[in-house]
Amino acid sequence: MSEKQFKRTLVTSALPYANGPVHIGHLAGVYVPADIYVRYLRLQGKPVLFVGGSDEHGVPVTIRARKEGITTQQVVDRYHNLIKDSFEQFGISFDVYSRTTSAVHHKLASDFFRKLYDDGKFIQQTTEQFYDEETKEFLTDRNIRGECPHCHSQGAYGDQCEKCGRTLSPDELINPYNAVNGNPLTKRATTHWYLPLDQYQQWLEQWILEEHKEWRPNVYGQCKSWLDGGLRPRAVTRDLNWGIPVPVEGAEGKVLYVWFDAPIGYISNTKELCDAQPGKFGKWETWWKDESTRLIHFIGKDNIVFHCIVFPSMLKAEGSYILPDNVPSNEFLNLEGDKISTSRNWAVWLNEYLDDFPGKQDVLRYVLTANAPETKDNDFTWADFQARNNNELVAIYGNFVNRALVLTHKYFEGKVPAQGVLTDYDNATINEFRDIKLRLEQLLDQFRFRDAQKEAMNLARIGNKYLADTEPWKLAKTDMQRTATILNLALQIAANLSIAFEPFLPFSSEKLRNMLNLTNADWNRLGNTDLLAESATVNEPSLLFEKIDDSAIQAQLDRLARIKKENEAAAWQAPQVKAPTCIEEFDKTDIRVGTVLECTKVKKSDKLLQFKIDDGMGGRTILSGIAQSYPDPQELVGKQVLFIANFPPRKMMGIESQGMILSAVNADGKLVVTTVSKPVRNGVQVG
RNA sequence: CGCGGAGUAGAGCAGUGGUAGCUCGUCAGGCUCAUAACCUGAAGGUCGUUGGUUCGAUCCCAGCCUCCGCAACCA
Repeated sequence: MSEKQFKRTLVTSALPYANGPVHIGHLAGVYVPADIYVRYLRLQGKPVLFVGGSDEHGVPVTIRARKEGITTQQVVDRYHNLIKDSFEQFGISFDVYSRTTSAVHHKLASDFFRKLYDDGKFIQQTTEQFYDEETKEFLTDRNIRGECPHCHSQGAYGDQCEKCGRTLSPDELINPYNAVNGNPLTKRATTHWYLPLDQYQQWLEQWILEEHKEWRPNVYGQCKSWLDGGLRPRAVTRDLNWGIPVPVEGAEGKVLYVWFDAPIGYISNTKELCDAQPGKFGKWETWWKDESTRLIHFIGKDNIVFHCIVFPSMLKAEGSYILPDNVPSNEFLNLEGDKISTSRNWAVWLNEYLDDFPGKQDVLRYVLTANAPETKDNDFTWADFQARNNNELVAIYGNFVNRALVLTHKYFEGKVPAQGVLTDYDNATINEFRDIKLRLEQLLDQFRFRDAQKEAMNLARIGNKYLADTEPWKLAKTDMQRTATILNLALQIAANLSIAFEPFLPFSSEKLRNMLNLTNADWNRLGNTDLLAESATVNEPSLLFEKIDDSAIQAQLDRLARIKKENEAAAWQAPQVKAPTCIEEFDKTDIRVGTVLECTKVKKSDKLLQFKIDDGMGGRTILSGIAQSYPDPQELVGKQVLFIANFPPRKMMGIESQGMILSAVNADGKLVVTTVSKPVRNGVQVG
């Protein structure tokens, strides 16, 4: 925590790239923690603004558009809308969610660049870069391929050879070509502007290494490593036709580098909101230029350098902006043991989740927070998702609420009974959660969302234990006054739960408040036992969470298994050609054609099929280990197949095989029997 | 050997220079108001590996191995 006194908080979450939907990795890394934090601050009544938006510039969207034969604008429109809708449904409570193709952003980013340009904050440099004469474009390192100068393998990338692992520069490649279309490349001079980060080195060292030692170890460590290595000027423009034009004479065909314009999007989106509703949100400058505003960036670990070094340097260069007070960055979330990948479709997509699990936003929010990668990469598994829902949300939280309400209806006609006289045990139980507000605040202020949520869940455990120990269903037979006290306290705990979980599980908290007839969550009363007035009515309980059964989980696992298989097939490459041979060698093998007369599974064998072949020479029996590729052997009957006729007989499972049927091994490992393209006479030779 | 983060019970994760913790799972018992839910107890770990500092290391230091990021459509 900073010592400074702040009057308001501006929270940003990394701008998702408008090149695909949002997945659980994005959510766990950035949007769920940011949303929890923002909801928490709002509950405390603190002024806060939560800013998000789509990042719509850069090369990948243009490549995607070309691949799909639509315009780049159509690509970003599609994904911006999809992402925006998903966030809304999922309850990510942005005050504004805009986009970097907005007019406001183009002007603001352009002005920002121009100010730095006019103030002489950039270095201008002309270099020779590879150019494709046909498509009239300069290429990024990664889109240039050629022969590796070290190991001479083909297809090395402009920045690295994957065969020998060496780092390269495009200039070293032999016969470089365009990775997208294979065109040969020439060199052309091009001019770009650079932000001289080295000039900010000393200032950054003081600002981060001395004044922000409280940043998370992964953030601090990464910054330190960059600073220790010495910063170098970084290009802020690119040769590209998609993006924000460089607002300088003679810079036609150049745009701002996506990493320069994207973080400015935080500012533009704030401006867009404030300009539209000045009465509600005030001036945008208050959020960005007033020292009493606390700026927090929520990001993933791959974004640390840009948010801690590059963007602050830009802001510092401009001169009138505040700097981030903290940059809580998470590590990565894996999916079922493999890293999440958009290109390999290895992800749980938010829009698909919302379709597959309607009304279960809070379940995913809970699981992603309970297993948030706050200190290291963590793993998301569907089994864990199901277990946390069934064993924690349903069994602990939902069940406790249900017990308290059912008992209240059973014994007190749905009215909150009188609290009466508290026993020592009651007071001991109350003491266990009296300071829950303080504990939650301490954890949330330190961005320890996983522990904070655990603290909230602990309250439900306290409630269950309280009911188990006091046994009101027994006392109801003898002592209604005591029963009243117990149920009053149980209901107060339920009311506390609705407040404690509000930042984490907003949908369920609202549902619970509706059951309890509470109008709003008052954070300041968290920990008290007078949230529900005596005689107030509570509604008939409905289930707060429902069990998720195995079939729903299995459907997700099946989907992932299918994707994995598709990926493996797509990654398949033809095996290396064997050592040279010659016609004489080949000629020794006698390959013939024969018709399958019978084809049956060999008993007690997993793999063997027994063939009866008409070989034009009186027939023969051949065994072939392809049963797992042909679950229905009958489909082969009547087909003409190729077989080797001069192998020595060989006994398998007690049956003699007189030859070998030729099969192709498919990419998925399945065997496919070879056949002829026109009918031929049985027994003819192949060669 | 580029740099940073990480490697802890069956699984997922906390944590600290002094007898190793949480949740789930497993096993046993209790309860029966409750969504076969709840409560109590137990078993289960040479804290990646090798060496060093220390009276004492899971923690500090050094080397090594593995995974991830910086770095390619990815938070």
